[in-house]
Amino acid sequence: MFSKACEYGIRAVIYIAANSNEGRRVSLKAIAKHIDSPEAFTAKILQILVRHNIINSVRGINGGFEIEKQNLDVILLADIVKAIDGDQIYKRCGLGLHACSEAHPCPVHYQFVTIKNGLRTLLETTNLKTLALEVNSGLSFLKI
Amino acid sequence: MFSKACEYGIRAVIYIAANSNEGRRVSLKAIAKHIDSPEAFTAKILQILVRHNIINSVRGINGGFEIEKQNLDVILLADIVKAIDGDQIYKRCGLGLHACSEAHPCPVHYQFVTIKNGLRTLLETTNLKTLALEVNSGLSFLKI
DNA sequence: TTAAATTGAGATAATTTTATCTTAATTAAA
DNA sequence: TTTAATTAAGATAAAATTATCTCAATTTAA
Repeated sequence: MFSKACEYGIRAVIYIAANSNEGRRVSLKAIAKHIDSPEAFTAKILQILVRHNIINSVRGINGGFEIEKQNLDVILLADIVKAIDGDQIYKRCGLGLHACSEAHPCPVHYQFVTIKNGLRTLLETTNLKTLALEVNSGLSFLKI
Repeated sequence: MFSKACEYGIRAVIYIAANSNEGRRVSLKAIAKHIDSPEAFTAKILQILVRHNIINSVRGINGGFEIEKQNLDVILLADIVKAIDGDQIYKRCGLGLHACSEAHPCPVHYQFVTIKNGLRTLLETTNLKTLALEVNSGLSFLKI
């Protein structure tokens, strides 16, 4: 579904969001530990997310990553996926045709439109605040 | 969604099915041409499908690939996907957790269950006969 | 002002996936 | 029986993804 980079990215952002909601900035080391991801690779993914203005970074002692609290219910899962994997998950033909469309459909075009629309709706209607609260209340988990 | 190997595999099998339904055996060369795939790589994928008894192969002059006509409505898209990509598409956690479950869910577990069940149902209810007829009547396409 | 702790960025390495090449085995036709 | 056309299989190569390493830049605290 998503690349590993994107999976790590989503988990990292949710972890940052969960902590930002409590007013805490978190370090790369803490992120990698709590989402169980390779630290150096996670650093690269966080750099992408910073460049896309999805998270903020602060260098130096007591530095780390954070998200402005007022943005938590504005940032969507779709933003993270788009930053890391692009929009191929919505646009790419399920069977890999380059120009699949209603006018020139692959054999599963219409069925996949339904699946992909469901995924798109999910990603475009789920915000970080909701996910952060779930994690903070122990209802969902970011590792194991 | 699927690997490229799986995309080529599905398209190849539908092409073989469309021809088998008309009593024609087709060569690797013809398959690769009509589904627009790299020939040597397609050969490797077809070997996997032969080993899984999804398609039959015949060597030598006038050799090629075919599917017994009476099997066309028995073979499902799910069979092809499982042979090439395994069942990770159903089983793997959307965020990459190793042991994601209702008892220990990732933050998008329930939403992804819905998406993945939709995909599973689609793959498990679509047979080759249906797809072959659509292609043969010009309603859907296997390349471009 | 210096040192320590942090992120940023670019280079490099390892792994996986995609793709090709070469040779063997098989089949049918000439 | 020989030759040509085909698939099978294993080795190899290329490309993409995943992962690490090194050093620079920044920030804060001592």
